[in-house]
Order: sequence, then structure tokens, then C-alpha cells
Amino acid sequence: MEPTKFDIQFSAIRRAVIERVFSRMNDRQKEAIFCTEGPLLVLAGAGSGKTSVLIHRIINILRFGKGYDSPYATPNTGMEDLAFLANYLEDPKPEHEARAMQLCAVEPVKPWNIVAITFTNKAAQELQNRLTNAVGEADASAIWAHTFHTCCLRILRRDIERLGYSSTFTIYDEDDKKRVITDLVRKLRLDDKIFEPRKIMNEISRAKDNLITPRTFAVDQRGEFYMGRVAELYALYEKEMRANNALDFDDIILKTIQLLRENADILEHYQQKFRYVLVDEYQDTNHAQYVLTALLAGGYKNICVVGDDDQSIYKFRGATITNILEFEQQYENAHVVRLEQNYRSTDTILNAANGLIRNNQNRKGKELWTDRTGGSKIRLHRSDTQENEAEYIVRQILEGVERGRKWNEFAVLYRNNVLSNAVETAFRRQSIPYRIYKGRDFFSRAEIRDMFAYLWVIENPSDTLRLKRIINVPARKIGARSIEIAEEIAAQEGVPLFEVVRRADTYSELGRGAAAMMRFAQMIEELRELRTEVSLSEFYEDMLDVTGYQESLENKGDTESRSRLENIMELKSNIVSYEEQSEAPSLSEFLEEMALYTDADKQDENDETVLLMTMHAAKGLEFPVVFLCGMEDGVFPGFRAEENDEDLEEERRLCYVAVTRAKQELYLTCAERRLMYGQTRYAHPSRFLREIPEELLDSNCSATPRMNDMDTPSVGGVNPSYRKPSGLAGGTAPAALFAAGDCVVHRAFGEGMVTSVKAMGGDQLLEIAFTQKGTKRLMAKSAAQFMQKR
DNA sequence: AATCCGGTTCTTTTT
DNA sequence: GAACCGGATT
Repeated sequence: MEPTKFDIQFSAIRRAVIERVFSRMNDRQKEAIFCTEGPLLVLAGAGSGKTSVLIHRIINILRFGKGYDSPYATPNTGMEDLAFLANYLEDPKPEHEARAMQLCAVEPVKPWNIVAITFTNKAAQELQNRLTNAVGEADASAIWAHTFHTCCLRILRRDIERLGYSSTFTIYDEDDKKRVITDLVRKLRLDDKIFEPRKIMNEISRAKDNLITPRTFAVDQRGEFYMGRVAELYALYEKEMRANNALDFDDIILKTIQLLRENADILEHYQQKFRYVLVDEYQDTNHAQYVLTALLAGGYKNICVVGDDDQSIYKFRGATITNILEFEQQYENAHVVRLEQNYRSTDTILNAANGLIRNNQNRKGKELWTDRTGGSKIRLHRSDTQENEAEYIVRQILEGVERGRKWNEFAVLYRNNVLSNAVETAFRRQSIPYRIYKGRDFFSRAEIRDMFAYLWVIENPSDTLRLKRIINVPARKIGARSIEIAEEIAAQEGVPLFEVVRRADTYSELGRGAAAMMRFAQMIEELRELRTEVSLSEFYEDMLDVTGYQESLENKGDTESRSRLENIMELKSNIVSYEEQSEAPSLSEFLEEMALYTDADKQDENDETVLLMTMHAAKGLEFPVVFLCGMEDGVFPGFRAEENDEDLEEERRLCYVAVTRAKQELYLTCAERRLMYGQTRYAHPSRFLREIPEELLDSNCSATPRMNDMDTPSVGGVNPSYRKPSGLAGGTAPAALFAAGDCVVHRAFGEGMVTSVKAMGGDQLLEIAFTQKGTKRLMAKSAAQFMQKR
């Protein structure tokens, strides 16, 4: 069918109306939004409005479908509709909007035909929230906007039985996984120095990422001493996981692929369902994830991937930058859109980022730009020691606060976690409120893991790993030897350990341990019963009681136990809020959600504290002021990366990610010597610093290392590589002495009164009640620079 | 079963 | 320097 003249006329005016809807987007963004059919690669630079593009692209698909590009008119459209739209374009009255939108919708898409896959819960949450705001709760919740793992679990939940697992399957995290591997290494009597569980885990993970089954792995590694054994371990691991009815994070993806590949009907179902597939952070996908997305998008081939090859920083976790670099080969006639306009940072920061990343060979090539010029120079500061580096950061923050910034406008980023120590010490000394942004801190506490172990065992009787964790916690007189015997029986009979424990009295080998085991099993079964009768939160309370866990902590009564009790109660509030949020709360759904949850997900953005985190953790975040500390060769880039170009490029990308977190001010700090791994090391400023155009820097040192710069911090030399910070005379300033009752003025905390003074190692620990900011503890010497008596 | 000691190791870690 | 693990000790 040829488009008629009317069609063409109508089509043009429709485009204009649609363009108006997305008028806040730039041309490149619109290109991505309107390209709905076929494979699309969006190369989205840092801060280029990637999430907005994803959202608006979904909105466009929902409202207009192919409307933008279709040369045809909507069926049953007449001349009067054309006039109506023309009129609406001239004068868009809100009351005409609904009809105008309806006329423009050539082939609107149902929300359940769209899947948008992200990596983090946070990103998925943000998508969901913004979609809800834009298209309403009903439509938004029908869209699958989830992480890879949540998507896969939704698929598995329906059909995992086809793979021979029961639907009450358990999810093992990295620690659980390590436990299983360690036990296996021991069982095989292998040397765990050579067969390091962490290494084995990694090998198995990589194999799974690449969809290599234990069988293929064994064939590939036949005759190899080390890898041959790894193959054996892989096979045993797989067997063990099946026996426990458990999946690890890799399995969640892998088993989904297997399910889809082996069951044409299921594949067909999802390929029909997902007419539009969107994938975020594509540069961080591994091979399995690539295969998964290809399978899901296999029906309509409408796959849109968004990513930035320059921000690929998870190679060590199996991400292959190849996926994004070769998208155009993998998907013929793929359309490519580059988003290079940055809405986040000053052009100083962007030029630094561009200068840096230009040194990478293996990339698609992008230059970030902004139409807002200006911005203060990047401050490069070299200190003599890590303590003074931290002091410098403290000073800058306090000065910033004095000028009116809030604590949460600052972030301190570092390459590895140890670097946070010096900064933390300095922060504590000056009572700077801070928080460390870290993954699963809460969930890795022993007491929390215990609670989850109980819950998983109640849900999944085959979960032997968790059963072993809690069978004797609190102490129930079930010794290690009894458990071992019971495990042997279980292995012989081919039943889960719990089954043996439940019928312990039928095995004479168990001797005196049998009674205690029976009691334990009865308790668990009682709890299973109870679970069906009361709400989840009530059940949790009862569980704390019935298991005696709470009591045993209360009986100890030390500080440690009290904090454990607090954590256990904290978990209760997690349960309560889950119950409020879920439509049909269930134990299995709760456990599943929690297995994929991290502490970072509940981070409160309005929390008024300085944030400390690794550069990796900072990806996707932004802050007005950013400090990058430990900018030294050997630290960043790390000494491991100095040898090989590929690793060095990954480190450079990490640096690029870190730099582009800053919106207004960027500080780069390094120290001449640093205490690391028990010895003081001397280091040159990071080579990355030299890659930043010099005119963007305001520095107290030269980024170019001089031959002897580490032994002679030559003050007043021709080209001093390091100068002592002016003003603060290397910490030797005479400490102003304070006494209780003194009134003081602090530059960041305002007026206050010293309420107590304690002598501490030639210094004083002051407690000061500030009129505005409450009571703080400060060390007198360091505080003196920001505070005066009055 | 709990605690102490000594040897070892030391990127990063969205789920 | 610190944290973690395993073995020995009580």
C-alpha cells in the first residue's frame, strides 16, 4: 500500500506534535527516542541524560508506537482531525492533549510488551519511579523494569521445575558459594593453598558466564593438572547446588538461558511478550547476559542497548567490553547514536576527562562537551603523608561548609578500601559527619546471616548449607562429629541432611546426639507450620523466641550482643516495610528480594553526611564536590595494572568514571609517602594526573615526577615538586589550649561552649556543645585551625 | 566449645 | 597494619 497524499500530510504534522512532547530533549537524544524499531546502540557518555533517554524512549513506544516514523495516518482519521492537530500545534490547550495524543498513536504498545533491564536495584528503582510519574502506576507496573537477576527470577519462578529444581529454591550469595567450594576442596583433600577457593570460584564463575557446562569444561581441560581438578570441582559444585536446591547469582542467569533454550514454548512466550527490549549499562554485560538479551529480543529484534565503553570497569567480574564494541557486528543494520552533550559537569572537568580517556586505544571514541563554560580549576594537591592528605581534604570540606555547602555535597573516592582509613580518622577528629557507602555490610553480619539461614531452611528443607550454619546456633548440644555422621548417612541414602536429622532416632550411629537433633527438627517443623498461620513479621518474632536465639544474646548482655540484638530488630523493620510494600507478602518473595538487595539500595540521599566510597561504587552517582585521593602510581593505577595495557586501560576508565562524578569542583590528592601493607611506600603522582591538560590544574606540585622527587621534597627549588601547604605549618603549630567553659567559634559549626576537656597524648579531646549543630568531639590541635576562643 | 596465637594475605565486587 | 583463618590450647 502506498501512502496517500493525506497520509503524508498527516504524518508530517504528527511528527511535529510528537516532537513537541519531547521538546526538552536534544537532537541526539530525540534520535534515540524515536528510533524504536530494530537494533539500536546508544553510546551515552557520562552525564549525558542516559536515564532520561531510556524513560522517554519507553514513553514514546507506549504512547505512539511506530508513530513517529510511520508514513501512514491513524485509521479512520479525517480532514477535521488534521485541522485539529494543526490547531493544537499552534495553541496546545491542555484539554486537547488527550485527543491529540490519541490521534498520533499509530500503533501504541502495551506496557507488558516492554522489558527494561538494568544492573542495579537502584537503577531499576529509578526507572520504575520515573515511569510511574510519567505514565501512571497501572502502566508503569506492567512494564518489566528490573535488574537482570530480578527478570530472570520472574522467569524462573514460573517454570524452574522444568529444569528439575523445586520452586522453593534457595539463593546462595558469594559467601555461601565460597563455603560450598571450600568444603568441596577439603572433601577432595586438595591443598587449599594451591586450590584457593576464591580462585576456584572465579574459574567456575567465568565458565558459567561463558555458558560452559561442567561437562564441556572437563573435556576442554582434559589432562591439565590444575584446570582438570577445577573441572572436577565444578561438576561437584553443580551437583551439590542441585542437592541443596540452590542457585548462585550466575545460575540465575544461566538457568534462565537454559530454560529458554530447551523449551521452545517458553522461549516463544517471552519472545512474543517482549516486543521491545532495553538494556542499560551494556558495557558491563558478560557473555551470558548478552545471550540472554539476544534470546529475549529474538522475536521482534527491537533491542536497544545503552552504555558507555569508556565506563566499562567490571572486567574482573566477567564483563566483556566486546559486547558493546561489537554490537554492530552482532546485530546487522544496527543504528548507532552518540550522546556526548553533558549536563552534569563544568567544561574544566569534562576537558580533564576527555584528555584522560583519549589515551585509551580500545574504545569507540567520544568527546564530552557542554554549553556551559567556566568552572573553577581542578585542584591538585600533594602532601607529604597520608595524614596530611586527609587533613587537606578536611580543610577543604570545612571551608566549603563555611561558604554554605552542605555535607552531602561532598564525596571522597578512592581506588581501594584501605585508603579510607586515614580519611576516616581525620573526619572523626574533626567531627565531620560521614558515611561509608558500601555494598552488603548489613547483610554480611553473622547474626543477620543466621536469621536468613533459619528463614531459608524453613522455606527450603534441602538447604543443607544453611542448615549446618544454624543447627547448633545457639548451642543445642549438636556437635560437629554428630553432624558429620548425619551427613554421611544423608549422602548414602541420597536424601537431604534435614531428612536424616528429622529421623535421627532411627540411626543408631548418631547415638546420644540423636535426641538433640530430633528436638531441633521438631522445632523447625513447628516453625514451618506456624509460618502458614501468622503474618511474616509476627512469625519472625516467634522465630526469635522459639529458636532461643534472642534469649541467648540477651543472656550474654555485653556490648557486642546488644548491637547484634539491634541488628536483628533492624531486620524486623525490613520485614515490616516489605509487608507494607508487597501485595501478597510471602516468605519466599521476601527472601528472594533480600538476596538481591544491598545496603546501598537504602542509602538516603538527603542524609546530611559526606560520603566515602570506592571509585567503583561511585559509578552512576554525582556530587557537587569530589575528592579523588591516593592519586599515586602503584595505588592508582594499581601496581598490578602497570604491566599490561588492557588492565591499564581499565584503570584509566575507572579514573574517567571517578572524574566525571564531579559537577562543580574536583580535587585530586596524593601523598609522597604512604603507610600501606605495614610499610611506608614512596610514590610518584599518578600517571593519570599527567594526562590531564596542565592548564586545567591548579596545583601545589608538578605532576611530572622528577628523578629525585622522592628523596628531596625541595622547598624553594627551581621546580619544586612538593611544597608544604602554606598556613598549616606541618601540624607543628602550637596547640591552643582550651578549658571547660570556654566559648568558641568554629568556622563550620558556629558558636559553642567547651563542656569537657580530656588530655590525650599531648593533645586535648574537647567536647563542645554548639548552639546550632549539637555536641561534637574534636581534637584540640587539629580543630584549632578552624576555631577560636572568644 | 571458646579463645588464643601465629601465619598469611592484602584490588575493585552492580547481583 | 589489620584482618582473617586454621590449628592448638584451655
